[in-house]
Parts: sequence; structure tokens; C-alpha cells
Amino acid sequence: MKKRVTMQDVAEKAKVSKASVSFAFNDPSRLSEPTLRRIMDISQELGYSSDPAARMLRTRRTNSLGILLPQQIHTIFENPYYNQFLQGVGQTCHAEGFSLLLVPPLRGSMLKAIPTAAVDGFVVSGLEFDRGEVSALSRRGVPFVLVDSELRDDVPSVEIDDSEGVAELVRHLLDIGHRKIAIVAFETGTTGGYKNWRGPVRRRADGAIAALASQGLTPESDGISLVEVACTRAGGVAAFRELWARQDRPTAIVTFSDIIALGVLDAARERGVSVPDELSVTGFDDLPEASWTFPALTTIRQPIVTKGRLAAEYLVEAIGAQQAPPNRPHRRLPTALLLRESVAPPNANLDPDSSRSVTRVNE
Amino acid sequence: MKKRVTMQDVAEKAKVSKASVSFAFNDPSRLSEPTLRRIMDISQELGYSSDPAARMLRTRRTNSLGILLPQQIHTIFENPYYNQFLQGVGQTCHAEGFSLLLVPPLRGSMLKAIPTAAVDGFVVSGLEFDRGEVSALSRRGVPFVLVDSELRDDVPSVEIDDSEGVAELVRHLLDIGHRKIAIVAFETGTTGGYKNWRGPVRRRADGAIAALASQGLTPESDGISLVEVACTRAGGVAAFRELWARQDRPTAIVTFSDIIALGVLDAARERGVSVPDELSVTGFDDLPEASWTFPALTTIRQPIVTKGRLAAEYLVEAIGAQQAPPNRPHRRLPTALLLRESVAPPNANLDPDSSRSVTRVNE
DNA sequence: TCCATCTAGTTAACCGGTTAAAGCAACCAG
DNA sequence: CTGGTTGCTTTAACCGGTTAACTAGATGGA
Repeated sequence: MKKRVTMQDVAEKAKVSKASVSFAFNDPSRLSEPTLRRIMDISQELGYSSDPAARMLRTRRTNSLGILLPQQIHTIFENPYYNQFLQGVGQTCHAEGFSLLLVPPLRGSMLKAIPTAAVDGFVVSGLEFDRGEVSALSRRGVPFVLVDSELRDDVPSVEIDDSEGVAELVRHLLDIGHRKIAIVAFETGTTGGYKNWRGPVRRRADGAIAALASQGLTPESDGISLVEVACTRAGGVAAFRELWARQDRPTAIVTFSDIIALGVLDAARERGVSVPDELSVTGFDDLPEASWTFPALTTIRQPIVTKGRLAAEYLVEAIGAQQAPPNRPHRRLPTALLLRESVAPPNANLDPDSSRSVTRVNE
Repeated sequence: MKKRVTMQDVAEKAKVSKASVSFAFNDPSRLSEPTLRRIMDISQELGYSSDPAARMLRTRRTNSLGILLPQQIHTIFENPYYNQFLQGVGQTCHAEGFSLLLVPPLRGSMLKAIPTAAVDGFVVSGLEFDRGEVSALSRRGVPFVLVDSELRDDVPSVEIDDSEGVAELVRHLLDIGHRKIAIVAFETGTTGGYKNWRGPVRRRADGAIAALASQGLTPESDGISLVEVACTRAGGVAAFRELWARQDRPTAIVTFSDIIALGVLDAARERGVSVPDELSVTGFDDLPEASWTFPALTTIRQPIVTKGRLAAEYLVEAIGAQQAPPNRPHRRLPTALLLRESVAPPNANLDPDSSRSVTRVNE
């Protein structure tokens, strides 16, 4: 158990000041050739390695970005959405030379994790509503960018047009004749039904409700229902079973995540229900899996990788400009409706033509 | 642009010492009720948030683990292997309350990234041979665990039995009659053919060669070949095309990664080559995708999640014991041969019985 | 000769927390 | 009255780098 080697140790042995040792590593041109060589040799000999914490304290730079996450890390990696999102953030990290710190909730709270992370800024994911996080982030004194949570006008954010994405899909279902539509959201940790939903789920539900309204339908109308389940394949299985057990079965199930939709497909297949002949199913995200399944999933594509990349770019920009308040803090990315095989008109035999893949893009 | 609020500011306004402010946050029981309340109120009012760098410098703790990676972050997230591995590491982070810092190479070098990362220890992945990294890590003064690189006896590592895994597979292929076997490795950045391969690829190749030897075959024998491609689906496609263009086509392609194997399956299907009737294909890893494809992939399962979890647990243990040298630094995990549909005897019609899934476990 | 300039280095003040040790008052037991 | 104990708070020494400002000596042009 030997003592750590510090800059002071090197300086003494090389008979120079601490400053010179610092220059040797950070600005070698300020030293003469022999001095530089001596310092480097002695650093090598003593096994010197500089202390990141000390450097960070003095320079106020860490060279890492933080991602504030709503769930524990191992859960995040089970979710293909985050895989894509982190790819995008990773692109920016690479381009700008940052490391990436994954910051899960500390003792169950995102709030508590904020003051302890040594980062130059935060990308905040999954903040559905503000329990004090925004204020804690401001205190913290580093820039931050919210993703999928346009909570306040004065806080930068990157998001997608959840509402219009779902609205477009639901309009399509209505157009081809569906009138018994079940909406399957993922849980937001609220109680009291869809009226208390928050964040992206709320916006998606709003889009669906708006589209339904154009046909005079409401969430309370016969045949329409809104339920919530865990955002997992198992959640999708549960959703299908619940909906199929009802008197008034839906002809279309609109889920707010491809993962849930895959679970619905699993359960339907298990039950011998043919998709899309007896039931249409839709997803959200366009994960890679969505196009591999049988039948291929009709879904709302969102540019997840781009979202991650842009959020991080935005953040890096704010870090560079030491305080310059961004003048247009919100950035909204479009979605695209991908029509694949899992949707057909209700009670129709499978029309071969309907299985072509068609794309429509918003905006 | 306002100045940062420090502990000193709070202390002055509350008419107490810096130490009391520190106690208010870290050990409130040391303060009287009114003082504590006053300090907390004023912290709130001024918007105080403690500085992680300063705390880290003084306490010598960061509460984060580092993962030293061989590629840029966005590339890592494209690789399902790392997805699983990070899940495992994430489990330990959760259990032990750590954040996770992803540390990609800095200006192309893992070596340069080591001194700048503020972490309590490193899990090192993909270090195929030592260009000074081990020594830099020692200097750095934090514990570290190598994964899949048993480089030195005195450095802790977690790995799998690559050699025996592949040997078992190749023995099986030989048993069922294959004599024309192509081995497809992924690139290790070396030149000069298989004799210069390093790391896991080297060990896997050694296993294959040992198994071949039991039938009097060598890498130079007719029908046997060892090639290397990128560890991507596209790499697998390229490998199939090259091998299939030869005079002496293999009856079995043994790849060192499921990703490559999937590419081989893609290319074979495109070419109208039936697997396993005309060609047997095998992978390595048992990624989730391996069991979904048609035909399901015969592969060597390795416990990736467990490997990540154990490496991190090992690291946390070393961090806790401030210097205690671990007495058994190497941990080797077993592989399992999973026989699925992509393998059959050469030139045989598909035997229905051979498509059952069978498992054999080493050791 | 004198002053400006350049080179190679030094000095010392930070950065913002933590914590061992000490101080001080009040209380208590002998 | 004395010495010990308890409860609350302060003092001051760190942790290990970075960097603005300064010095000393050499060079050089007028």
C-alpha cells in the first residue's frame, strides 16, 4: 500500500516547481527541451498520473456529458428505445470528444442524483413532470437539455410531435373503417385514468382523442377504450388478454410503443387471432424489431437516434457558450406513419394489396 | 451570468462556519435543530448546490465505475454484445449505487483516456493485447478488472472458456461428418493471418485447431480455411460470398460471432443456398436474435450478462477493500453448445429429428 | 549604454468542499 | 468546587492540480 504520486513529488525530484510539471503535460512548448525531458522521465519513473478530480475542480471542466435517466441502468439497456437514443448521444460524444456518464436515480430519485454527477451538462430523458428536477438542474449551474418533456418555455428541449403522429395514425384507422379502437398506453406512474396521464403518453393520447373527435367519438364512446400497461412485451400480452376478454372487442389496438405491440401480437397469435384479418395492431417508435415480425408492424416512426444526437449537440453548444441563453430553446422533430402488414380494414379478408409498405411523413 | 453559490456563501449568510454547512448536508445530527433549519433555508434561498469535483477531490470517491471501451460509444451501442454486457454491469451499479461512465478511446487511444476519467475503478473491455494500458491503469491508482483478456497473472480478469467452447462445437461438426470447415473470425487489427490473431479470437481459433487436430486436420489441410471479416452482418455476407466463390466450398461455416453468422445466413438465403441442407452455419454468443432467425442458429452460448455483472462486482469489491490484493484474480465462466437448426450432417437431407434444441454444458 | 523583448521558469493564489481536532458552554456527579 | 461528560460549533489543514502575474537572465536594436 504505497502513497499516491502527486505532481509535487515529481517536481521535487526533478528540482522544478509544480507549475513546470503542469506545463510539461499541458503546454510543453513553454519548457526547454532538457527540462521537459527530465520531467517526463521522472514522471515515468515515479509512475505519476494526474488526478482528474483536482483538474476538474480547478478547470471547471469534466469532459463528460451526463444522461439523467428515469430508471436503473440495467433496465435502460433492456429497452431498445434507449439503445437507439444512446447511439445518437454517442455520435455527438464522439464528434465532440466527450465521455458519457449514465446517471440513474439515486435512492429512487432523479433529483438526488443531480448534485453528485461530475459532468459538464445533462441530457435529461424521461422527465415526465417536474418534481423539482428543473430547479435542481439550474442550481447545479451546468446546462441541460430536456428530451420529450417540454415543460417550460425557458428550458431547452428536443422532442417529437407525439400528438400529430398518433392523430395521423388514428385518422387512418378511422378512414379504413375502424370504430372500435383500443388505445394502450404505457404507465406514467399516475393514477386516476387517462385524464392524469403525463408527458409523451399524455400528448399521444391527446392526438388520438383529437382524431377520434373528428368522427364524433370520445374516450367514453362505445367501442373506444384507453388502458395502460407496463412498457414491456409482457405488458402487451396483458393488454390483449384484457381487451379480448371484453364483450365488445376492439377491431384495432393502438399501442404507444412497439414493444407493447409485439406483446399484443404474441398474445394474439397464441390465442389464434389473426392479425390483421380479425384485429389490426399498431406500434410507436419503429424499432428494428417492428419490421422483422410477422406480420410486419404498422407503426409511427420517430427519429430516435437523431433525437439523441441533436439533444447532445444542443447541450455541447450550450456548454461552449458559457451562458449564452439559446434563443430558440425548443426543437420538435417530425414523425412518419409507416403502413405495414398489421393493419387492415375491420372484418375484411386480407387484401393482398394492403400489405405493401407505404410511408407518409408529417409536415 | 451570476456567480456560482458556494458553501462559503451559505455559511456567511447563515452566520456559521463552512463546516456546519457541510454537516447540514452530510451529517445533520451533529447540528441543533434551529441551526440546521437555518442553513437549509438559506441554501434553498441562495440556490446552493454542492460541487462534485470538490467533494471528489477531498473524499477520493466518485461513486462511479468506468468502462474502458475499445471503440467509440455509438459503435458500442450498435453491437448487441455490449448491450448485454452493459446490462450486467448495470445490475451491479444498481445494487451498489454507482453511476456508470462510458470511456471511449481518446484521440484513438484507450491509453490516453485512462488518466482523465473520474472514476473509482475500471472495467476494461476489449483489450486484446497490452500496449501500456495495464501499466497506465496501475499508475492511475484505482482498481481495475479486465474482461476477456487474461494478459497477466497479477491482474484480475473475468472471461469465458473461448477455446473449449469452440473446440466442443468443432468436435460436434466433425462427429457428424463435416471435413470441409471454414472458420470466420472477426478482425483483431493484426495482419499476417491467423497466426497473429490476438485475444478471444486467438483462443477461439486455438480451440478450433485443437479439435481439428484430433481428426488429423490442420489449418493448412484441404477444405479447411480461416478467414477474418468485420464483426458485422455485412462482414458475414462478405465471408459467405468469398467462401462460396471457391472451388472447394465448405460444408460448414463456423463464425466467431452470431452477428457474422446472421450475415452468412442472409447471404446464403439470397444465393438460394439451403441451410442446413447444403451448408451448416454456427455462431458464437447466443444473442437473442440467434433463436429468432430461420433457421434458428446453432451457437455457443456465453453468459454475457453474468460476465458484466461479475466483472463489476469484482471491481466494487476491490474498491471497497482499499488495497487488498485479490488472491484468486482470474474467473473463467463456462460456455454451452446450443444445437439448433442451422447445423446438419453434410450432404444430408434434413432429418426432422435434428432440429430439436439440445444443450450441452462444459465443465 | 539603455530599454524593450524574449525565453524559461517560479510564486502563490485559487478551485470548493471534508474532517480531525479543538473550543466552549452547560450540565452533572462526587 | 472540581473534573468529567455531552452537545453544538469552529478552526484550519488538507485534497492535487491550474494559471495569472512576476522574475531573472539573455538577446538585441538604437
